[in-house]
Formats: sequence, C-alpha cells, structure tokens
Amino acid sequence: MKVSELARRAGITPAAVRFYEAEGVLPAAPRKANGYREYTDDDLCRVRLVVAMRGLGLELSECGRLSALCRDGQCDVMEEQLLDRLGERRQAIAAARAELDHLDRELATLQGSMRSGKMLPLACCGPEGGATC
Amino acid sequence: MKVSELARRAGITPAAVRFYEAEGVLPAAPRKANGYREYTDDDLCRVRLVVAMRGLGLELSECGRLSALCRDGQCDVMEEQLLDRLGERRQAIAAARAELDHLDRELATLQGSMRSGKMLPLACCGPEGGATC
DNA sequence: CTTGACTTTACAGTAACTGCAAAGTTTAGG
DNA sequence: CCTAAACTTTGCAGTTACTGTAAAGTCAAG
Repeated sequence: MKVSELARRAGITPAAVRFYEAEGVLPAAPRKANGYREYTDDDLCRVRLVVAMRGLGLELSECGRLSALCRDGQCDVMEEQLLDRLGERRQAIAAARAELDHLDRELATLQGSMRSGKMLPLACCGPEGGATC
Repeated sequence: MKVSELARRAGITPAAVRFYEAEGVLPAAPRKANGYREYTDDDLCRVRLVVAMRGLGLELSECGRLSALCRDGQCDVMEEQLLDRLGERRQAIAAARAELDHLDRELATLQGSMRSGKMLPLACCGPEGGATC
C-alpha cells in the first residue's frame, strides 16, 4: 500500500508518517520504481504500535526506541520497558492533574475577586509595594 | 534597575525579559549610554502583570495585548477581557482534566492486562486483523 | 590590571508535527 | 491521446515560549 492508505489505516496523516521515517521512528520504507514508498501489513502494524504508544502520551523518541526493540524480536523486553513507562506516565498525569486543580482554584478565586469589583489582585504589584499598572 | 534585577524581582530570567521585548509583549526599554536596558518600578509592575497572566495559562500574545491595554490607560477594558479569558481557561482546564482522567484509566487498564501476562492489547493489530508485531 | 560578573546581539535548538511550494506520477474520463 | 484531479516526492518555513551558546563589550572590586 502507499503512504496515504497506510496513514489513513493507522489514524495519522501521510506527512506524519514521512516525519516518523525521517526521525528514525519508523524504518525507511522500500521504494517502488517511481520513488513511492511501499508498505506491507506488517508495516501498518508497526505504525499502529507507535500511534498507540503516542496516544498513551509517550514521547516520539521513546516510541521509536520501544518499537525498534519489538522489530528486533525483543518484544518481551519492550513490554517490560513499556510497563515502566506506563507507571511513570501515571505519576506524571497525577502531577499534572494536581497542577490543573490548583490552577483552577486560583482562576476561580480571581474570577470571584474581579467580579466583586476588587481591582486586579494579580501579583502585579508585589510585596515591595508598587506603582500603578 | 538593569535587566537582571528586573527579571529576578519579576520571577523570570533576563533572557525571557529580552524575549518578551523582542516579541513586543513588553515595550522597548530605554537604554543607558552603554547600551544597557534601564527599567523603572513601573516597568517591573508591567512585567509582573505579564508574568502573572502567563501563570494563569494565558498565551504570551494575549498577555501582551492585555498588558498593552492597561498601559494605554484602559485597565477597565483589560479587566473585562481578562475575565472572559479566565472563563475560557477554566473550560479548557476542565477539558484537559477530563482527558487526563480518561488517559489514566486507559493506562491503568493496560497496566492490568500487561501484568496479568496478556500480550499487547495495544490497538496495534486492528480490527482488520493483523500481522505479528 | 586583572578577574569575574555583568551586558549586548544573533542564532540554534527544543516537540511534534503542519503547511506550502515545486515538480513528477498515476488514474479516470472524454 | 489528452487533460485534470488526485496522488507522490523533496525541502523548508512556521508553530510556542523560551533556553543555551557564542562573541564581544562594560563595569566593579581587589
């Protein structure tokens, strides 16, 4: 199949597929006589793995590394490392959530102050006392 | 004061201050004879406003626009628009949180399947039936 | 007078793509 | 056979908000 079909079936754009190849995340596809990339179902499978890992929030380079392990017949090693990453991701997600919650509380408080007419409680004029904004 | 002191008192780096100026987020600072930027307490106040708005998650361009309004004596208009942005931000935060929650559930499920020995339930070999990864 | 701590500028790099331009290829229809 | 649409190729610029580096000038202390 050609790049557009591969991309469509993997759920990304042809440009992204070429980008992944350029970045070494996917192996360089063999070319037909006209220079077009030609893909097999196995290739599709590999792309899908990368897309799935990206969807889990892993960095592209990490997806490439893990996918390469799998291609080298070390799927078990890959699985092990993927499991590690999943744990790390969940920690990062928990942290991100806490941060969002904190920010939302700040925003709510600020909204409240502003709506009740108080002038900018933004830390604009700090503890040093300040000039007019 | 010089750029480092301004930056320190505003809670950012000197490089960020110069960047903000280059981007037009802050007005160009007047220079001393030696070419160094010279700032007043009012300038510090302006930078702090931008830093505060950035901390609320607003885009830099938006911070620049709002801060400029305030500089032009339209603090009231700025406040109004800021209030709008805060509402939008809170919506975006709620959406981001929902996404994080969803992702975390996915990760947890995947962790579970992998730990109990099931091979990659990643959508790697899709509904079309697939090759080996 | 030297050393260290500043300052200036400009430019490269980051993450993960998207969009564009220019040129060649294929495919369907007339 | 011709043409027009819909592909494909490459390379490069743009996105966001900076950070890091390099080269060069300035300033304060000892």
